[in-house]
Amino acid sequence: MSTHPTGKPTGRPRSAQADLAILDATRAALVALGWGKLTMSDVAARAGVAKTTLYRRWANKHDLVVDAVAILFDELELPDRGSLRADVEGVVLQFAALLERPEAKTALMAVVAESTTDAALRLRVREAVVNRQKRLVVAGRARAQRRGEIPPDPAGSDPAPQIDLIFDVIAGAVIHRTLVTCEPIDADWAERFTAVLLGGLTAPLDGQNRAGSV
Amino acid sequence: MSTHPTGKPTGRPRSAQADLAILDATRAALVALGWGKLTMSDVAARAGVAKTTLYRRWANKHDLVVDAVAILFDELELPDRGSLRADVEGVVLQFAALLERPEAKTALMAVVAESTTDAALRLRVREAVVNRQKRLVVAGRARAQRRGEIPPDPAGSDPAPQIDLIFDVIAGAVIHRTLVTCEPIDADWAERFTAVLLGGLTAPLDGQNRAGSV
Amino acid sequence: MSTHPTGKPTGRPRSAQADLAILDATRAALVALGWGKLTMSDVAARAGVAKTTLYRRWANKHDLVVDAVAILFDELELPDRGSLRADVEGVVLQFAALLERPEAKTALMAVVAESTTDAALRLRVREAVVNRQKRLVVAGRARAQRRGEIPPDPAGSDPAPQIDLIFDVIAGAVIHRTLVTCEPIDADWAERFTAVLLGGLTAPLDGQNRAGSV
Amino acid sequence: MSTHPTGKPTGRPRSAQADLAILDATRAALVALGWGKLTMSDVAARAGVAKTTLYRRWANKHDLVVDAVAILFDELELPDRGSLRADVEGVVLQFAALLERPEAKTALMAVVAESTTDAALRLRVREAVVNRQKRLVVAGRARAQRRGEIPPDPAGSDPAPQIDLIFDVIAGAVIHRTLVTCEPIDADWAERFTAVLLGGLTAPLDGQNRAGSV
DNA sequence: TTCTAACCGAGACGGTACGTCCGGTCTTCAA
DNA sequence: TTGAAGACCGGACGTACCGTCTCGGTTAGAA
Repeated sequence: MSTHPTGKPTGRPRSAQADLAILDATRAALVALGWGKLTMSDVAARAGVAKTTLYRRWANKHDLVVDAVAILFDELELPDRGSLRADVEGVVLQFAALLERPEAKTALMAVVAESTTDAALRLRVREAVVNRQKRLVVAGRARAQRRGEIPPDPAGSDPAPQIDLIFDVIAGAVIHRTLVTCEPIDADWAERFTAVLLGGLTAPLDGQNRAGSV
Repeated sequence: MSTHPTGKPTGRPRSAQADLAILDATRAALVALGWGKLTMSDVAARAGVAKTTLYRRWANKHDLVVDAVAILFDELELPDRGSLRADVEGVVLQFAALLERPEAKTALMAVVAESTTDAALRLRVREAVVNRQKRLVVAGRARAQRRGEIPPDPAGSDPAPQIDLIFDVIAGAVIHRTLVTCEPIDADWAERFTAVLLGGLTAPLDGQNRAGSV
Repeated sequence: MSTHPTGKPTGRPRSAQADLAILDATRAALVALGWGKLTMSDVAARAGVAKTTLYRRWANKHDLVVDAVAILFDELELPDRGSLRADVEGVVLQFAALLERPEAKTALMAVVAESTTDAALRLRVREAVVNRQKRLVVAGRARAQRRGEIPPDPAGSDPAPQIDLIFDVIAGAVIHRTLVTCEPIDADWAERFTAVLLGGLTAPLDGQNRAGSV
Repeated sequence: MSTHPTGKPTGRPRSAQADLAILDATRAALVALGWGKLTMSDVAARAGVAKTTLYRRWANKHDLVVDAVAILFDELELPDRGSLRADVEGVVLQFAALLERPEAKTALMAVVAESTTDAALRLRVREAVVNRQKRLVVAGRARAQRRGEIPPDPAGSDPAPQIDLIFDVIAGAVIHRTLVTCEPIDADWAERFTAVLLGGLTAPLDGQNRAGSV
């Protein structure tokens, strides 16, 4: 988030328009140049703004980019498609579509890469981007439990670790497929992935298990 | 791989010693500085080599780092632990241990990030790092089929898509957990992940399923 | 001269202090290192300035050095010593003393050398260094004419060619002696040179002609 | 001069053809590129020779260029034109024509410039280029004395200083005019220069003095 | 004829300076 | 106080050249 001044505001107020213009310009620059070629001067020029204005709001390139792309990830949602299997397939395809967008893919990997050696950035990425999406797992899981598709949480147990695990499996698989293996995710892949996630490797991969309703 | 000249060799041949010194120096610099602070000059100095000698072999930082870390990933292996479950847990922990090494984690993410906007690098990463590790999935799967833990491939079907899928799930989950969520992977996590992978979400998470022998 | 921006000034103005520090540092570096070993980085370091700041003002080493040494040549002056002969001897010795200074000799020859293949630099050298010194010839000649030592300009004639000629003879002889032949210029040489200049080769080189008043 | 091995020659002798090809290539490169852009690799390529072959003969760029251009200056000669005045004008025009050749002008200034901070080179330039041309002054002076145009040397006096002086005046004026002032030398300038050299400044510049036979 | 030392072309090598670029800060003026 | 403009410091970039070196291979003259 941009660093707004604390204390009582005096003098000329900051332009909210500038904030939006900068974030838009950042996304545009990410699309056009990718992370490596993106420069603060370029973003400022695209936004019709001085570099000073950027640095008054964000401490550095990484923070700016995190904010610029975080909003993209908040677009993800989990409409009720009637079954856990359909819900998972839906969110996988949604997430994959998001990662096809160049500003999302390049920015996500760039900030993750940088965060491996920058603890503050790591925290920021988790707060602004990663952990917020666990809501999808939480919602889908609750819905499936209501439907009776998966067993309810045992009394007294903490569901958080399991939620984290499922999140890592889904998000990890999608990210790895799209950004590391670099193959597209289509309906077929989503279907096969969901089959494994729900039924496991040891289950026979028959038509019933793969495409049928649970 | 470093760009060696083609055609018949004439003139002084390149020093193989320099190649090794450079790759070693690159890994050392990654450990000491991380990706962001690593500079070609520094690598050259550590290797006792001129900058020219680096650029004669690798066009830029990314290409160099891919080669320098690729060998780390080849260290992964799949000892026979008696069951598919144990084999998966073993490779997960091995992979996680590798990703704890600073030169591996920072380099992997950096090249993946850059590869989102650099097709040539993308290809290079896949060849030198990613695809080579599918051998682990192939081996583990064949072993499990011999043991009867998973059904054999149906006649006439192509196992490649399924291998790719499993690879994306395992590698993706481990990478996401360690580098995106940024939580450590311990024996417990490996156990729980393996349970999901083998049995699926819909299976009851009882003691038998979780820790028992298959 | 340093390349100052035209148009209406906006943004932070250039530091005049930096200009001076750079020119001083350049002269110091010339003394310490000579032309060949002088580097832009070194000059920047001596001036306590970033390299960018140098290149913002001067496009290259040669332009910078021209400005740095031009001021040295403006130190030359022509005090009235009572006779044309004494005036010439005086300016010769002054010029010779200047060319003994390492920053002057090495810089002068270097920029002249470069100017043989660089028209822009050639123009710059002439404006900033060479042509400015013709004032000495103009002044000395006028003074001698007032004294009646040399005939006045014929009516309607242009004195410029003759001034140029005398300038080339005096400056050329001093430069050639000090920098090409590489012999020192002492009072005796100045006396003998002046005798030739004023009386010509065909005049008998007797004591009267050599040292006496005209 | 190229550094030929001393001691008894054994093994394959050096190619004399290579020597000539290198010197020719050096002059060609000087014409095409000037001193600043001339590189040893380029010279080697032009000569169809390896860099090693250059460095086996000359220790560095400057030494090579001195040898390459020294021969040009030996082309100067002093045909008897019947009078001291005509002889001087002739040699001035000859020298000026030589300095119009780009390889001569750029090389001369470059080696002189470098010699201001390199004693060994300074010596070499004097031997190979500068002092050799004093023969012209010696010859012209003797001829003029035989003709009775200038007084003979007083018995017991050393003519060397006067020869040096005249040489500095003539060569200096021509070099300064062509390379520093950067104006062409034509017949008119040569005539006016000779008038000053022979008659001095104090002589009235009448037609008789200027253009008449002595 | 065979040996052999010195030659040759090619090109990699260590080293160093170049001129450019960018990140992030500061300084000016105007709103 | 904000904002636009742009100069500032610091430092890495990738290139170019110098002069050295190490290859494989050639070429006289000596044995």
